Amino acid sequence: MSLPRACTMNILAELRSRFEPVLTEWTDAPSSVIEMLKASQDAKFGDYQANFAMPLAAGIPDLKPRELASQIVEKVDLSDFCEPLEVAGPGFINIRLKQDWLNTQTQNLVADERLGVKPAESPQKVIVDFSAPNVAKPMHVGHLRSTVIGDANYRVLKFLGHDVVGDNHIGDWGTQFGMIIFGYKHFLNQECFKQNPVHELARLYRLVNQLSDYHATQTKIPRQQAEIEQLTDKLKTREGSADLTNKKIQKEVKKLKSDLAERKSELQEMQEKQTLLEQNEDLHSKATAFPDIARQAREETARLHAGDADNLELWKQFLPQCLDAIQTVYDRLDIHFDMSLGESYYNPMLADVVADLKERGLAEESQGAICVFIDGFKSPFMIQKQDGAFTYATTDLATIKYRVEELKADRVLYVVDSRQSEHFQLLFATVKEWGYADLELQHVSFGSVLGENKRPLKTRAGDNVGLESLLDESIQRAYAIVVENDEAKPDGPELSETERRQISEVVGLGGIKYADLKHNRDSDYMFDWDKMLANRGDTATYMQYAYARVCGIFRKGQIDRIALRDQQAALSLVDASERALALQINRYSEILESVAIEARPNYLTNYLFELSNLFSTFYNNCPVLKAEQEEVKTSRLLLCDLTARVIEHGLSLLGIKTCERM
RNA sequence: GCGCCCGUAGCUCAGCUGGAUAGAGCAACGGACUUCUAAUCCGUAGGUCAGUGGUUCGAAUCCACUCGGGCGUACCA
Repeated sequence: MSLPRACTMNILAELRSRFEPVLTEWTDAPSSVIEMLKASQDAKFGDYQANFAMPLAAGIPDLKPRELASQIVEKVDLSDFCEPLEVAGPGFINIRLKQDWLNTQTQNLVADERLGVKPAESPQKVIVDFSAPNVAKPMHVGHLRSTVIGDANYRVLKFLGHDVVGDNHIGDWGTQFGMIIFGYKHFLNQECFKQNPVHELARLYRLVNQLSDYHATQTKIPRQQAEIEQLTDKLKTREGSADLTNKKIQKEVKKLKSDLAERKSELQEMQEKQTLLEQNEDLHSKATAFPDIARQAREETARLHAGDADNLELWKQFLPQCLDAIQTVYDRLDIHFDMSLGESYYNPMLADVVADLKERGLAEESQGAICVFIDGFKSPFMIQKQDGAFTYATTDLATIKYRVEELKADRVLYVVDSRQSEHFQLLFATVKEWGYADLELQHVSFGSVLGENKRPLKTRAGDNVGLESLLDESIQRAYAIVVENDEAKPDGPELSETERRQISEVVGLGGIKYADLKHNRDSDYMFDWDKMLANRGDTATYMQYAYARVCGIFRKGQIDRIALRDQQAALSLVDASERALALQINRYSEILESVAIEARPNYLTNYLFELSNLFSTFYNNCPVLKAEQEEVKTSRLLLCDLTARVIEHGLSLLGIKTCERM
């Protein structure tokens, strides 16, 4: 279907562009205050409100904010689409859209396949760097946020008309590969490898990691014990001799106590871990046989990087298999990349990067390593280690160079854990000095996924929760809900087994993604199955259900949606719930703009939840098929159609699917 | 030690970068199904926005300090 492009507008943008020139009479920089024109928080203050009269008046002697607001109101002509403007309170300007205009505007959306969203006027080349798993380790819940948030931002930017490249910067060259190679050479189970190579490689990685960890902990324990003794002594002297009424001392004692408790619990944890391994005869004998396993694994990595034929051969053999395994997860999640240039791709460029930075005097030697020191930062940005190996900092720099020079990037989004924020600050600062000052770099950081204990989500054994098993469980739980709901329908079950399975998948995967996206990405959030798949509340299911209800109306009424749109029938918003719904639909483009600027998909989830809620209210208040007059029925059908389109489209930008019936 | 982030209803979280009486969702209580799907809607109750001070017409939001929590901090990525 191809619809003609109708005359639609971004209302907020339009209002701002009408006000902005008028404001020049009172300020040199109207653009700095124009953002104070925004959607009203409360419908009683109109549809939009402008708050800039107050700050503007503050800079002008003898001018009261209310007076200034009145003067602005006189100068701005919005009579073509707004009711007369009102000045309220200390100087707010309240804006209400004309009913007729809103009718027409909404009607225009019917014929607009982009739902009122105009492509960007100056499209950028944007690289979205997201997901970035390590090939050595199976994907776990920690990869969920980067993947899902990255994908949503990717889709939104693309829809807004930017030239977007989704790049999966896979960890395929790091230390973990040395571990696999070492494991392969010493602990391989041929049979398992034949049957499921990726599984066996993952086991080898875990094994080598575990053994290295064992020895590292072994040396750490005496140190920890010594520290505990030291702290205990210090605490004794403080508590004994000093003046305990002194606030400073009190504070110190408190700190010592909490430190001590922390160290002790750490020690206990270490000891338990060691005992656990020692109880396993197989593991223990392996650990004894390879006391220097960590160094040996590092050497395998070094050999790989140096081009050792055997290791390179192994790497070439493992990599495609690992990538295939990762790909199956992406397929399930419906995530796509335009390119997957892993760390290994940049390997040949790293030496030049270091040489270049040294030549420009940006990098210098320090304690045997090559570092960039940035003003205001204590930690160095290390680009080459003592042993000559490059770091991920080097790779990141090479990647930026490549993205600017080869891909012609204007903007790069790094969808990466907030714990790496210092790394990105250093990276961005270095890049700026390196000469890529025009490049827009943004660390799209996000918090952790927590379990019920408010600690990062782990299995009971303390391992990371595998991503695949997480998806499986979600779909399984969704299935139970789908079945239960279908069985409870007034006229008996409606869905076939196949449909039930399909719906479970859409609901289960949607639930996981939505739960992740609805939170402000900066904050940690608590993973909770029940909330995620709940029938009610702010969940993907709620929106999917609203969508399915609209589909139900069209199915029952045997109405062809395309034909309905082509009728070009009049849309008339009478009931308050119709008006509120239509206004929300008209705001779609505003929301997407804000998502794109701040890379915050939660603005969109929030919008869609409100939209679905407004629809449900409308649905309860306004009969559609049973409307008394034919024009009312048609008008409401148009509104239903638009609602469903926005929900479906909005969810699709979040990577979430919908079903015709549930 | 230094740096970054956080503290909002019983619980989980929003709060659009300084605006009007701080909002949702759960949970609680009360209403609405001979009805286009009740996986719904409507209503009630629930707050010292951790604390103190400051900036101004106006602060959950900005600044300083205090208390409490998380994370990072030279050869892992």
